[in-house]
Amino acid sequence: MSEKELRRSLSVLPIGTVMKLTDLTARQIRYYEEQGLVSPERNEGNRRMYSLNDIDRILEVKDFLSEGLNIADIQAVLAKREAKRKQEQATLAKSISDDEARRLLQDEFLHLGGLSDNDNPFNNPI
DNA sequence: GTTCTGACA
DNA sequence: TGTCAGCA
Repeated sequence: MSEKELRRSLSVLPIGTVMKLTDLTARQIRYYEEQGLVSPERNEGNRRMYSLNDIDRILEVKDFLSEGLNIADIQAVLAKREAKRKQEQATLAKSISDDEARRLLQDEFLHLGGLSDNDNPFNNPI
């Protein structure tokens, strides 16, 4: 996870700030959580703490709602997005392992002997 | 002062 | 959803 993503996922905003940023009431924000649409963390005093990602999601939920979608619809959209996220993550992991395999294969060839760096078939900077 | 849970209209 | 109670 990049540092940028890390910062966006830090839960540092109390519900009062979220109210101002989203123009929603505390009642509505808590209701979204009750419906599993957002999952803010809790601090030592059981106070909800939201991240910038949470803000984005809340604003999105607000939009969906104003467009006529019901809670179930939004839960479905969010679930689908999560599935896609996991799949892309899996794809990324696979490409990394392929890259690693390529590097290992390259090392193997280099150590096979007699192969100069110029003749290295893996050394082509396209 | 702010937020929390539960409850009622 | 708004609002009120009673806490922390």
